[in-house]
Formats: sequence, C-alpha cells, structure tokens
Amino acid sequence: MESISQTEENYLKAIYKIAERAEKPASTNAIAAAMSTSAASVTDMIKRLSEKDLVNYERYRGVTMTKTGQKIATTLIRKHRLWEVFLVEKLDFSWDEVHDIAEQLEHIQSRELITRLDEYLKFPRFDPHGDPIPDEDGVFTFRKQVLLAEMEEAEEGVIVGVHDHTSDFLQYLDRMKLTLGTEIKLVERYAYDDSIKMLLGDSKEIVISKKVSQHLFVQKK
Amino acid sequence: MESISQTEENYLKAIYKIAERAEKPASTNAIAAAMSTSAASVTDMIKRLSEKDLVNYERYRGVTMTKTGQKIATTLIRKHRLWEVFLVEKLDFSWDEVHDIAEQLEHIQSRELITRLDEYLKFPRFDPHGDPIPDEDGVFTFRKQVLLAEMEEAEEGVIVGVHDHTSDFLQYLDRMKLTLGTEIKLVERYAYDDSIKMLLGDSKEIVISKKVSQHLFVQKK
DNA sequence: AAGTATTTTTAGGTTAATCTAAAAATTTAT
DNA sequence: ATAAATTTTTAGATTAACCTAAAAATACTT
Ligand SMILES: [Mn+2]
Ligand SMILES: [Mn+2]
Ligand SMILES: [Mn+2]
Ligand SMILES: [Mn+2]
Repeated sequence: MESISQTEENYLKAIYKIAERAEKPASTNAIAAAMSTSAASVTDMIKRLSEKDLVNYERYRGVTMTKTGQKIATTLIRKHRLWEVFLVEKLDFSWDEVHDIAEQLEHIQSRELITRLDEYLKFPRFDPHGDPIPDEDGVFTFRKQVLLAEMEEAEEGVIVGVHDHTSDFLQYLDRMKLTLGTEIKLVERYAYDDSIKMLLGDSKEIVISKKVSQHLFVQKK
Repeated sequence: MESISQTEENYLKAIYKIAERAEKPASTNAIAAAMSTSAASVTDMIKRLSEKDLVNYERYRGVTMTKTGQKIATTLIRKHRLWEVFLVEKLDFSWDEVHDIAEQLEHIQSRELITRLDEYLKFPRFDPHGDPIPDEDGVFTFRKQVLLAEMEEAEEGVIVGVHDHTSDFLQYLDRMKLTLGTEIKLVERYAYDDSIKMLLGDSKEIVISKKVSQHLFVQKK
C-alpha cells in the first residue's frame, strides 16, 4: 500500500463530491474550481491518481473513482464530520467555526483514533450542519428531506440541514433562530418574490427570502 | 508573517530539544540524527530557517534559536502534550499509544482550538508521561525530581515521569505497576549490578534493573 | 459542415524537501 | 604541528505540487 499525500486526499474528496452529485465523470475544470487551482495542475494530479488506481481517467473524458478511491474519499468525509461534531459538542465551537479546523483534522492518520472518537461522541449519524456521517464502509444514512423552498403552504416540518455552509449563512440562521431541530410551519408564500412567512415553534412568525428557503433542508412532518 | 511548513516546525522542535538540553548550539549531525535525515538536508533546511529568522546560523558553528523560533517550538510541544492528555484522558488510549498520533495533531493550526482544548482538559500541567506542558508563553512548570537511580536506600518518593518514551518501556512499566503516581520506597541497592529492590505502595516489593532505575523520575517525599 | 468558443492537455519552469557523492573545514590524535 | 578522522558544506539530481503559455481536442453555433 503506497502512501497518499494530503493533497491527493483532498483531490479525491473533491472528485468524489463532484462525480457523486452529477452522477457522471468529473471534468478537469470542475475539479480545478473545487481545488482553487489551474486546470493544468489538475491534469497533472489526475494522472498520478490514475497511476495509483484511485481514479479512472481517459484523456478529455473526465474522471470517475475506483472502489479504492471512493473508500479514501468517504473515510475522509467521515473523519471531517466526526471532528466537526467533536468541535461543536465537546469544545463548544459554533457551527460556523468548525469547517476549517476539520479540514485539517480529517488528514490525521489513525484508524484507532476515529474508532474511539466515534465511540466517544456516541456514534453520531449527522454532523453539526445536518450532513450524514458515513459509516466505516462509506455508507451514508439516507434521510427524506426537501428544500424549504419546495414546501407547500400549511406544511410542517423540522429544519435538519443546510445547503450553504458559509459562515455568513450559518450566522444569519443563528440570529434568526433557525437552527437545526427547529420546528416550522409554512404560513404563506408571497408569489411576488417567493419569500416565505413561516411559524417557528408555535409562537414566532418570521419572513425569509427565497434564497434562504433554497438553502434549508426540512424533514416534513 | 510567512507560513511555516510542518517540516520546518519539526526541525524547530528538534533543534529546540537538542539546544535546550545541551545549553549550546545544536550540531548539524545531532539534528540529522533527530530528524532521521542526512546532514546535507539539515544544512539546507537550516539555511532556510535562518533566512526566516527562526534560527541563528553560522557555517560550521551550529544552530541556536531565535525568540520567534523558540515560540514556535514551545507552542508545538504544548500542542503535542495537550493532545496526548486528550487521547489518554478522553479517548482512553494508553500512554504508549499516543505519541505518534500527537506527532500529527501538533501541527493543526488554530489558536482557538488549543485554548479550548486546554480548557476542556482542565488546564493540565503535565502530559501522560509526566512531561510538563508549557503555557501560552512557552514557560514550563518546573518540578524538583531525581532519577530513581540517584536515590539513596530508605528514601521515599512518587513516580512522576519517564526518561525513556518507547512503547517497550511504557508497557513494561504498566506490567510492573510502575505507573505515574505510584509511591515507592527504595529498600536496597545491590552493588553488584546496581539493581534496586523497592517497595510499591506499602505492600509489594519488586526488583528493577539499573537501566530501569535510570529511566524513572521520582519526586522525593 | 465549417468556424468559433471552450475545455483539456502538453511543454517548460519553479520551489520545497529530499538524496548521494565529493569537497572543504574543523577537531582529534600522534 | 602535521596527519588522520570527523563533521559540515557544496554540487548536482530527483520528486511532488504547483504555475503560465501554447497546442490540441472537443463542443457549440450558425
Ligand atoms: Mn465542513
Ligand atoms: Mn459539516
Ligand atoms: Mn509524545
Ligand atoms: Mn509525552
């Protein structure tokens, strides 16, 4: 088993996320954008990953992942999300502060460490942003959820995740008391700009923009 | 402030430990041995560190650290030891398993993370091996301690640290119930091979070799 | 289908961190 | 104080990860 650098790990994670979402090969440009690097560098790295059988690559045809590559990517995602839980639950960080630190912690190499961390955190299934934490085999818990923007008037549900992970958005949600677990009921949608009036818990009513509604995942009641 | 690579950090820590112990400049060869690398590589790196004003370097004269370099080194040691406490206290690792993981964790960049970790661990002053954890300013708690080998017959004390951090030694200590905090009384020293008979707590008597006695720190009663 | 735009690859170069082999300086021994 | 041994530095290469600019392939338009 040859060693895999942090950079290679990061590429694999990026490719996984792109290819997963699109259900088709990841393009050089898409990877370059995700990694904030040049297309030339991506081609370079792809060749190396392909050489190590971590991705399948055909010139001009894009990249897909091998089983081995997928395993590395999902393990990395697992580690990232477990560390985020640790930072929020144990060290009392807020959900908008943990991503960058987890981005580093996810590269710590120790199977045992993750096993024990998982146990210490009581085997969480979701991270602080509501994203599922894959198990040791890379299997994600599936949860039936919709974007708030897709709900109908009078429907009720619970906020379970975010589609935008920026600090700005997360801090906005904190200020609006739109944290995970909050029960909501869609009161009215204003056709003019698709803004939404909704009920939080069973007391406060607030209005949110279309943009916000497109970045919140809700589990319907 | 230019960025410092993990490799540079590791060199600084190694140089710090060498120069600290010897109270004189660290030699190229000593650094090479500590880093398991060639003398040529060390010369190379030293020049770069010197360029960044992290060490003082004169050709053929060895290396000493600047204030900035020292700060980086002690911060690294602080982080390493805090993580070791975390691994043992919270994740239930044993003291012979934590070094390699801490060796990675010490490079995570986040001031806030360390502040919170320190708080979470209740501001420990010593790590699982009895080594002092420097404060934010790089100041170590000093503790009056002697090697068990230097004690006289009939003297009493408490085991507070180890001078050898290898797994083999730590596991041997576990098996012999010579863990930190154990109270001991030196019963007799056998002149033939300088082995020592001692009392553990106030019940069991055991005999240890000279070598073992030279690797255990004791705080005299 | 040809021409234009876009994407991707190649070519050639840089920097950090390493190496081995050889040269130079310093230290130790005679 | 010379010679021998040791330490340290220099020289020259290599590899991973990046870059820019140019060439090649593919995709989109008319
Ligand atoms: Mn994250
Ligand atoms: Mn997350
Ligand atoms: Mn250690
Ligand atoms: Mn330690």
